[in-house]
Amino acid sequence: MFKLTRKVEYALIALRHMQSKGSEVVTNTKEIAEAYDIPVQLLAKTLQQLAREGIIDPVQGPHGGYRLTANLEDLNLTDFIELLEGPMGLMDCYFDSRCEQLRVCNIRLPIVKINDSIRNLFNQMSLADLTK
Amino acid sequence: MFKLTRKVEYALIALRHMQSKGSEVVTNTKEIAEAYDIPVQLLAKTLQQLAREGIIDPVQGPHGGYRLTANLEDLNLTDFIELLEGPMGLMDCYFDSRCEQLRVCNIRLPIVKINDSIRNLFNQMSLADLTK
DNA sequence: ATTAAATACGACTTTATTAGTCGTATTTAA
DNA sequence: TTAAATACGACTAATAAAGTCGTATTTAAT
Ligand code: SF4
Ligand code: SF4
Repeated sequence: MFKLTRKVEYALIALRHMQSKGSEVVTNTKEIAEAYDIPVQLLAKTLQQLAREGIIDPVQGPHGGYRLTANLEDLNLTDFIELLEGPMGLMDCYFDSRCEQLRVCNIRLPIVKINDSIRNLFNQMSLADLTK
Repeated sequence: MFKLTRKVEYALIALRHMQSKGSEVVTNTKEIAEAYDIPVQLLAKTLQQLAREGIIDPVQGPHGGYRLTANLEDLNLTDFIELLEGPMGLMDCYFDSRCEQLRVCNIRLPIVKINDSIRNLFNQMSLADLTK
């Protein structure tokens, strides 16, 4: 429980790798996958998702790959995670009201507070903090 | 991703319920299960686990149930979660060194920092904060 | 034009985790 | 003796995460 998904980790690894090479350089999936022992197909899908979200820019054809476009200073960890994985919350009722216990739940408020603290923590944190 | 398990939630709900009734009162599983729409058998197992851990005290036989014994001021959320679910960490390498990427991982340190912040946050928080 | 190296993308399968159920034994108040 | 409760492990079901496959498209180089 309570783990970042591999997808998020792989995405961060890739972004950090690309950032260290500068934003003009084109890096291809295979290079990253081999450098970090990540299943290529899975990384490929993940990078495609990052490209759809406008964080990296695809370059097709031979010598293609991706170029880092987003300013990682401006992207916080909450947004990044939700971009890749959808809504993030400690408890179902944060993003889905179908919890059976909702009407009678006696711990919701304290849990909401903890959840807010974590989201806040993640909001303060730019991707640049993680990749520099 | 990133959710508290139902087991943890049910345990907190039960503890809060018991706390509100005072620590001398014996409360049985069925009462709690019905009040909060929790599957009885599942709650039963969870309360048995809390009893084994010494947080509540079992009273067997008819009119039996559990009595709250631990001082919830003294129990923090990290310990509580780990008591029920085992080691808690944002990433595998926090409690298991078999991650394939470990040797080459370029994001481990920043992730460790975030993980520490969260554990720290949870350490500051006593169960009493959540149940009062 | 052809080839080959790359991205694009959805469907699928596998594995892991979480959630919930069942059966049976034990304890004990009435 | 009965019935209401806990004790506990094995099992099953549901959900989520991780990984794979097949096929199409783009484009630089020859
Ligand atoms: S309502 Fe209570 S039990 Fe349901 S998800 Fe929210 S906190 Fe958890
Ligand atoms: S942070 Fe790096 S080393 Fe740790 S689990 Fe994630 S990928 Fe593995």
